[in-house]
Amino acid sequence: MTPSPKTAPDASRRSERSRRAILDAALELVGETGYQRLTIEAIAARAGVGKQTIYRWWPSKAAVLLDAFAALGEEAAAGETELPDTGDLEADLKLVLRTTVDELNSPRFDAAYRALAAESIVNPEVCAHFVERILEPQLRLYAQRLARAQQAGHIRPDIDPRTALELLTGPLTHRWLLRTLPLTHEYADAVVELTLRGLAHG
Amino acid sequence: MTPSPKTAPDASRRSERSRRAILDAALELVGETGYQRLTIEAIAARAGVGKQTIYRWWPSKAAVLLDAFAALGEEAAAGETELPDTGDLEADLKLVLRTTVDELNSPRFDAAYRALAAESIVNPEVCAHFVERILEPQLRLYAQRLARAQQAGHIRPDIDPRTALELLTGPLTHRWLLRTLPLTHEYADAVVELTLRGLAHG
Amino acid sequence: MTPSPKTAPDASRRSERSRRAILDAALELVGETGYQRLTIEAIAARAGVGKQTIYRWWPSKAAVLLDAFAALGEEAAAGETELPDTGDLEADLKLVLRTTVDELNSPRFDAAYRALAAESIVNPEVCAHFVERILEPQLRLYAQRLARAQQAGHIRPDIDPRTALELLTGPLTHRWLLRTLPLTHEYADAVVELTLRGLAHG
Amino acid sequence: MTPSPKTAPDASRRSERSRRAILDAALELVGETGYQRLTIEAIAARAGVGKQTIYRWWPSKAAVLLDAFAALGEEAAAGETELPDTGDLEADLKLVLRTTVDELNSPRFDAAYRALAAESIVNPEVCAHFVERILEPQLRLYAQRLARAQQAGHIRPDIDPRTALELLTGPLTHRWLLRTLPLTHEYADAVVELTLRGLAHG
DNA sequence: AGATAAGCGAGACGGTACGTCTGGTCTTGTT
DNA sequence: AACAAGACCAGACGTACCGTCTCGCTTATCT
Repeated sequence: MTPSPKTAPDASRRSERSRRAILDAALELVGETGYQRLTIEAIAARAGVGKQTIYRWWPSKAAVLLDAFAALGEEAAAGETELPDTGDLEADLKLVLRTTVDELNSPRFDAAYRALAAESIVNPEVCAHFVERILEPQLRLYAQRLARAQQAGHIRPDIDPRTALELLTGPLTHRWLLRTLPLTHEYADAVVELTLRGLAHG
Repeated sequence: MTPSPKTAPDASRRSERSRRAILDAALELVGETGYQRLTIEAIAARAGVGKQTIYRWWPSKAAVLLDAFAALGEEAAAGETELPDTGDLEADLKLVLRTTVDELNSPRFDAAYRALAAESIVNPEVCAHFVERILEPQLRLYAQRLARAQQAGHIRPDIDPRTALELLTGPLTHRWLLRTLPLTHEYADAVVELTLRGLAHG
Repeated sequence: MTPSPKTAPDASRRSERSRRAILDAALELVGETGYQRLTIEAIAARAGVGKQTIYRWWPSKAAVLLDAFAALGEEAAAGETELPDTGDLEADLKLVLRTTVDELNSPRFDAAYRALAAESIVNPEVCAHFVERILEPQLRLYAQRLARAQQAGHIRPDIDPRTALELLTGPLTHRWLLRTLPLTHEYADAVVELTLRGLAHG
Repeated sequence: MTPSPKTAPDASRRSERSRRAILDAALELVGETGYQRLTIEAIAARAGVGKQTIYRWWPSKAAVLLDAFAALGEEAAAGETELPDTGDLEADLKLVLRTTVDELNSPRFDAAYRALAAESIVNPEVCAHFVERILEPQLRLYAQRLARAQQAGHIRPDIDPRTALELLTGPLTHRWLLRTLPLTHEYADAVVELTLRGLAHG
């Protein structure tokens, strides 16, 4: 059917054992040595795997890390399919942004997250996958909660939920990326408050 | 005072000609081939310079690019020491954010800017220099304008200008980095309006 | 048994094709540019081979050249396992020394031979291999012929064959190395005659 | 008179102090690190001299070493303008060859001597200077003594003194260069005896 | 059950770039 | 003008990884 030039590997025969070992090794190594110094050879060696086994299934080290990070995220967010909705929008958003802050500050996520973000900035293809697999699932939850708040009349009806969402997460991301100032719960609270009520005086 | 193990080079004998050629070559090449494929060897070759002349004066390709980009920025922003202040805060901010949008969309800046951002995410040292040399000078202008608006009573007195600033630039940066949606003047306007007035309904 | 710090490469997987290409390239290049200007990079480039493939199998350019020259010698001296023995010692020795003279004068051997000799003078390790692989096999033939001559009573019984041998080859080598005077068949003959009969008058 | 393209330096202004320091440094370093690792930069640094001062007066590191070694030799052989002539040729030759053996075995001479020999093998230009400045003065003494022996009827009249000389020194050089066997007084004696009387039995 | 063939660990291969070292030239004061 | 100092262009060094390519070996299907 698809007589591709390089005959694609038969996924049904794939070694789950090797797949896991590679993803684990990638996460470990990116935490130990950083993304720049992360090499396919090192991943293969740590995973006890031939290099070809990596090249067979992934196009780049970024792709490996993306899969590894997605697996990590799926474990973490196993049940959380929805944001809390207590009726108090401000409280709910604070809760969630605080959670995001904690996640960004967690060393477990930090290295891999930064690696993927860095790669995404510079590599549109990786960026698309990153947004689709990692970011969107998280942001969708925000968007739903905001939409409900809009229906409930707590948010102006003319506002694009996408934009609203970016007003909330953008500042957090900004501070996380550039490390200008520490990323705290207080900051998250301030962002929620200001964003909801606006900067203007009267 | 000078406890350096490898005696530092004598900056007074430095070849200005080579310095310029290196910075220019770096900018050209990062635009042509992207940051990942940018190599010190290629920069040296393009600049007609020995590799050692680069290694003598810069610790990494990121540092070269940082200098190159800083030089670029200094040319561009030669006279602009202050943001416009027409008294109409919203209009002023829209004007400036639109300018920032144009800059981020300009192909001349894009490649180098992305490269430095990517490196900064992953490399705290480069990040610090990037923020200090490139980002701060720009943000300081925003901060001054916001402070004046605060004095004039257009912005609530209890707001931290730094945070206010991040509310404005964070969303732009977010969209630029992740390429989720196009970065337009309309978006800049919306960010200004919403940030000033808040999302909340009444 | 194998306490090597860097695990040794698997010789059974070695590419014969590359090995030959490297040896050939080394001989060509040493002839063209001389030993001093011979570089590993140039050998690799000429042979169409990665540098690492050379470094994997040889410790230095001298070692490459040694192998190359040994291969050359083995081709040339394929069948010659013994010196001629016509019964006339003087005639036999003249024949062989003339052959040696021709070899030393041949441009095909000259460059590589000189390179190895030069390296050997200065580098005991290379010297040992050079003597063992290249020189000994040749000298052994002389030694055998001289031993037989001794048994036949043509040479004094108290003479060390090793020393006798050096009396014959030493002068040739001397003149070849230092290029003081041309190395001719006549000279070879004179050395044989004088060495056999002595300088002393009566 | 000689409007050479690169105006030749004015030798009358040359710094004797620097010249000596360079020659001394060269000898020291060749003894410490060997010829291969001897670099112009290291000589300049050790001598407390600018690199250009070396390049101004010598064409290559071999030339420096040649001068250094010549200076060394001239000190050593200050008075010895002639070989001993006791009338007993064999005894005289043994004495001289033993002296040569001692010199070749002396660590002070060894490194530099080997370096120059190695360079000479591979570099005809250096070779010519080496022979002319270092070797000839020594060999001339042998040649004179042999000529006198010939006049006195102790050596056959039809023998070329040059060849005779090479019969004596060739074997020593051979053994020294290739380190096949130790270079001893006994060996020197044997070479003299055999060379004078010949290998042939009756 | 034996043959066939794919994925696998291993690692040699042709390459590219690294960051360092040295060669030989040029430049800038100093003596 | 020679000198000490050392920056400069050039390019080889030996190393580290890249992504591709065989090798046997182990499995898993398919005759």
